[in-house]
Amino acid sequence: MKRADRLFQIVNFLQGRRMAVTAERIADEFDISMRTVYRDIRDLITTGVPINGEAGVGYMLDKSYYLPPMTFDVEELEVLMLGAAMVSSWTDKDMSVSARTLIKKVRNALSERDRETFEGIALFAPPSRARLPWAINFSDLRKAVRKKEKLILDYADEQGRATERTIRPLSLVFMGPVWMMLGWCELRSDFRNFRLDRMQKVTHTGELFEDTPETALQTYLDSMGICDGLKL
Amino acid sequence: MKRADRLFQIVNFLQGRRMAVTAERIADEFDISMRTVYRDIRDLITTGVPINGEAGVGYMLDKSYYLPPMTFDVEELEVLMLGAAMVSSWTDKDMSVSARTLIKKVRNALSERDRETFEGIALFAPPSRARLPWAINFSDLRKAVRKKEKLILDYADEQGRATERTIRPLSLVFMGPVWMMLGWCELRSDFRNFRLDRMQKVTHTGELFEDTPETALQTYLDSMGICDGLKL
DNA sequence: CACTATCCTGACAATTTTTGTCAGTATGCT
DNA sequence: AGCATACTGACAAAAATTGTCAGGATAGTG
Repeated sequence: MKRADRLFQIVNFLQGRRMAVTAERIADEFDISMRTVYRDIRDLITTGVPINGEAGVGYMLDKSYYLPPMTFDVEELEVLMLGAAMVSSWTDKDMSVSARTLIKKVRNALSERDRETFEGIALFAPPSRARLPWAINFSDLRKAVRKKEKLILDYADEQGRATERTIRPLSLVFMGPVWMMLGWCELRSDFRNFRLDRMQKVTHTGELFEDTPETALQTYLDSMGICDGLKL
Repeated sequence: MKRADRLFQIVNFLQGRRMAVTAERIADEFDISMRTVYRDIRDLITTGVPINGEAGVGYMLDKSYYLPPMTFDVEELEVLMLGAAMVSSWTDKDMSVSARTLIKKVRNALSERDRETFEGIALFAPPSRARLPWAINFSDLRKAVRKKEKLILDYADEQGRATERTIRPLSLVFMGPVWMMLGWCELRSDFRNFRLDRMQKVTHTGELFEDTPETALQTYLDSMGICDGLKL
């Protein structure tokens, strides 16, 4: 089991690096010869790990997440499939595509026999009347949450008055058919929820923020008495 | 890579069997000695596969699904997390628990560094006003879809009239804040959608059904012109 | 262009891991 | 008690992995 283990660790070693890594560097790290590194990389690639090698440069791993073998029970796998299907129907094009890829990947990994079990378990028809159109892009918001990038929001409030605010995006909240973004509003110096369907325009500032005790997501959750039940 | 492969196949071999399988049987199947089987099983168990061995009986695998190592990109993993969170908030207690377990399992499989990326991406507050209470159990329906078990439904239609029908549950559909069950209604000999919040009682008949060309999910989808966009 | 840094491959012996054999113990079932 | 089976340790046999060496190929650079 030594080799299988090392393969996993090599991926980990490659993960999250900006610069290419040479075979020599890897050989050094794991105390193996370069020849073995080449063999390991070859095997990783054939099992689907997106490593790119370039002569004269080194190895780069596409930004990806390598999960070790895992066992799920039927419920967990059903959550995965159901969840991906919900996301596919209720977010935007980009995520919908990813959701489908995810479902396909997982389905393909199952045995023939098991695949049927998860046929048609869930199906989703987001009724157009319930789903208000967005002027903005869901994925942009998601990325901003992930990167902790401040956004400038052109927003129409409940009375339809347009405002422009700088916010720190903290989380996305799904309320029935409506998506909201929870953010720290720099104008009001407080937490605010913004409906995605009321956002007119989102401008990326490129400016990143750090969580402070006052502006962190956890603070908001605590203040709302949300401890575990709803928080992810 | 031969061993790692065989380990995976052994799990597959064990999967979906009612009777215990002896080491001898496995040894035979894979052309290896029993000693090796014992070693393989030991290693599988230490990597978390839920195999139970009993002296005098053989091996049994808890009903579970073993996924091989897989790579996901950031979007796919986000779909997984987001989806599980949605399921956790929008279904019932049982699935909610499974969703949390799923999220924990996947998080634990990620490296320290990556774990942070998926912190607080999404958070869900199912507003109680939008979520109508159910008299029945979501998980029961899910299981019936999976098993293809006919159900007897006490249902209140739009005018509030109570009816009792035998249906073949085909799929669960999430429409905004409302869940529906799509089924083939034996009373009307046609497809019908039933809102979960209008179901008064669900009786399990124990009777299983086979899809026929007339009653299959695919037929319904085709008739609705749903081809790919919404189907899972 | 030549040069460097690197990826990549084949062959084969050295090394390490896996496997089989054997001998024995432990445990659940009838 | 007797049987069927899981399980373990020791050690030699077999197989896989690894290192070494001797190349070839290719991207980037002066």
